[in-house]
Amino acid sequence: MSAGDATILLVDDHSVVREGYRSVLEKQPGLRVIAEAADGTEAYRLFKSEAPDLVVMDLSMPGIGGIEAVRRIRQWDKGAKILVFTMHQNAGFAVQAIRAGARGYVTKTSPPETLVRAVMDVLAGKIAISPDIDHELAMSRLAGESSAADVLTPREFEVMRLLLAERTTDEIAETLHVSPKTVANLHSLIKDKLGVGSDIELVRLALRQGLLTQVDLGEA
Amino acid sequence: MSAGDATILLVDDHSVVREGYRSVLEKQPGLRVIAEAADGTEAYRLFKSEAPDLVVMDLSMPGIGGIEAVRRIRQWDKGAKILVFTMHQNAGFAVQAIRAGARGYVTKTSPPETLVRAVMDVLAGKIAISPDIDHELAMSRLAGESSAADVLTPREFEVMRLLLAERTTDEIAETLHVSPKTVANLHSLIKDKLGVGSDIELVRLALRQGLLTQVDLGEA
DNA sequence: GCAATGTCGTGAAATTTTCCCGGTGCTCGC
DNA sequence: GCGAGCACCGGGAAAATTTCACGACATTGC
Repeated sequence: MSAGDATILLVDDHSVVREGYRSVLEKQPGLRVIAEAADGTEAYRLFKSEAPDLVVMDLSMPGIGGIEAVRRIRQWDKGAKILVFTMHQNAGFAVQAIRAGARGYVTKTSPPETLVRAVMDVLAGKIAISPDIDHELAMSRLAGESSAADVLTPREFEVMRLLLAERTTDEIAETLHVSPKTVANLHSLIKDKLGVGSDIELVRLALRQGLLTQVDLGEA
Repeated sequence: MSAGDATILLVDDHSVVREGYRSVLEKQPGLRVIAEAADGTEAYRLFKSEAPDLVVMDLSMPGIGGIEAVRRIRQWDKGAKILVFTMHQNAGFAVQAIRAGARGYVTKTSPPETLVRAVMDVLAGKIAISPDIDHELAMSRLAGESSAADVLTPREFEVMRLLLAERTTDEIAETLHVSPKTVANLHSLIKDKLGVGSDIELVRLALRQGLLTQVDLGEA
């Protein structure tokens, strides 16, 4: 490996998965993995100290998640090249990641070649999206499913968040310093705007759009 | 590698992850990965043709999931040794996996040594549960959280399934050939038995207990 | 037999959801 | 400045739902 190798920081909370990245990427000449992180905070710290050419980052991680880590790193270095590599084959997550500043989004179901190709593309300054996500994005556009984050006002979004966080209407009213009646009205309005008929559908929509991850659901 | 090596079948829908397994396991003398599968169906087929000493299996996969794959393999070979290796740090999944016939349950957050250790233990005929899951199981016992599958009658469970499947009360009444009123009653009774106050909590409980996986929630 | 339990349904009360309304305050364009 | 539009707050009343109490029936186990 020459001094001109591109340096990479791997971020994933599963050590065995990092091992897989490393194995795939290091077979590729010109790439060198110089550090690994197991969560968002560590990733941010290592990015600052190691200044890698590229970050390959998972999304679902304990503590601050991948999206937030992307945001922080980009805030620190506007030019940071971050490739999100995740299991979520889901347009919602991809949109969030790209908006947060990621330069690529590849799903873990993709063959190794796709990952390598995406790494090269991002290093070359291009945006890399894996074909399955391209398709998901196209579909979600066609289906015209309203994105909760877009159609909802900040207040509505906040109420939805609390609703999904398993709070009762009264608790939410309390924390927001408004009457329970207002919360109930908002609740109803949210479902209307999102086009869902029940709370169950609401949760599922939130899950689909990546507003809620399975791990948020309180493990024990 | 001698002819006496233990043979292993890897099952995971993420190729990069399989690469990681392989890298970790093959560093260990006495182990040999002889096949890989990307979904449950393929796993079953390869188990029959390759007859590996051990299967290392992920749970969340397209098509028939890991739990069902475990069940089928064990049905075909009562002595099959299957180690579940998954991201779900969740007592509910572990209980399901073990009941389906898995001989071990290790989370992907575990360090590589834990995986290797578990592989050895299962090969030696022991049951291997990673420490974090041990703890989860203990906690869920202590919390006395009612397991939906246990406290609900078959009928109630069925209604819950349909409820979570995004069906309206009326649709469910239709498919079950009972009055909508009965479904509403059951719905109420289910929430009562499970000790949840809202549908949102119900969905979250189901998610926690692995009755519903994120992928069930309809990607796009 | 008979007690226990699951299943299905009714009816009526209690609660919640929904819809419509008015009022405030803000920003934007003219 | 000034109206238009929108986010935001909440009241009132109708509509829908949830909940609770109750009865009936079949099945199971002792």
